[in-house]
Amino acid sequence: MDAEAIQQCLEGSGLRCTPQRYAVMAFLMEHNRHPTAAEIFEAVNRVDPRSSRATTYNNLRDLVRAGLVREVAVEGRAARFDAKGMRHHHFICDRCGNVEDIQWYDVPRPAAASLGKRILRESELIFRGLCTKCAPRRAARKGVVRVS
Amino acid sequence: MDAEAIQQCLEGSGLRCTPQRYAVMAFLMEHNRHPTAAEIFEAVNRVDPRSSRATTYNNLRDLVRAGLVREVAVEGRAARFDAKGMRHHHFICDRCGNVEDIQWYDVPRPAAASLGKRILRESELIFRGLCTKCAPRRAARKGVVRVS
DNA sequence: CGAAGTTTTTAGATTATATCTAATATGACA
DNA sequence: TGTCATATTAGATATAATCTAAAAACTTCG
Repeated sequence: MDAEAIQQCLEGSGLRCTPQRYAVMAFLMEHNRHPTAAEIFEAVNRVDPRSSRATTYNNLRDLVRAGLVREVAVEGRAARFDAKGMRHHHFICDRCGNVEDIQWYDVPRPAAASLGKRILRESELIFRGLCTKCAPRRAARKGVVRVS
Repeated sequence: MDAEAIQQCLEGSGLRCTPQRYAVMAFLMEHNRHPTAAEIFEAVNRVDPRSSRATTYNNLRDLVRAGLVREVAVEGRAARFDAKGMRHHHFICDRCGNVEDIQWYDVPRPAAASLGKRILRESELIFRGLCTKCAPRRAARKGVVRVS
């Protein structure tokens, strides 16, 4: 990934391109594995420049606010983060909590009547089940059902 | 809501109908306002029988496992809970975090190729933006954009 | 019934995740 | 360079959820 591109991406959103912020953004753009804040913090700190935990969280919050990064809340687990590149949906594994990308396809908006006076910013389609790694160990077990 | 119906609903899913568990389920069925665990705990404890925090969480976990209740993770906030009645989608307010129901409509499944060997259990459509209460205070402000 | 096993509840401790604080450092720019 | 806004930091704090170990409530079955 091109360093200039990342810099422009940050500055184009009104964010100063500090070393710590750059490191977070670069990590997210280079890995599409939806890391947690703790994983990002750790990864960034394996190389210079170092970053504190607060800074990592601050920068993630700023990047999410700027619309460059998406936060995915997962029940009972730490949130995952995801550089917004190509549009995609998400698959969340019931067992390991990992978040994976599913190729984008268009989803119809709800009827105006059911939105009422709400202001719609975005819609998000989430699939749940067992990921490729977890499916083999669980597929035969009671309680896991294939669903249309 | 009929007490017998709730009892049957629990027992039909292999859960004993204890007073504390009943209270949690009854509260969720009577209010469709997607409370947090803390709100459920508080509500249940305003009347007898009392329930401890651990029991509230245990029962919520059991109800979710049994498929009677849905847990909705919200970024940066406590999870919300929702008795599964009629199928519906969710709208989550960016500002206040409240979760509201959106009338159900069918969403196409992803192509088999993009699911690969994953086992799909369910899919969930989430809308984000500003709820009816929050929209008026924010609609004119910078950063909030209507989107198709 | 009553013994024995199982499930549930409980208070409080603990863990996990995220945010806050206030002091310091950095960068922007007149 | 001086001034001001923004960013970073270590560590404290807050919040959400889970764990622990013991007691209580049920179930089963002799």
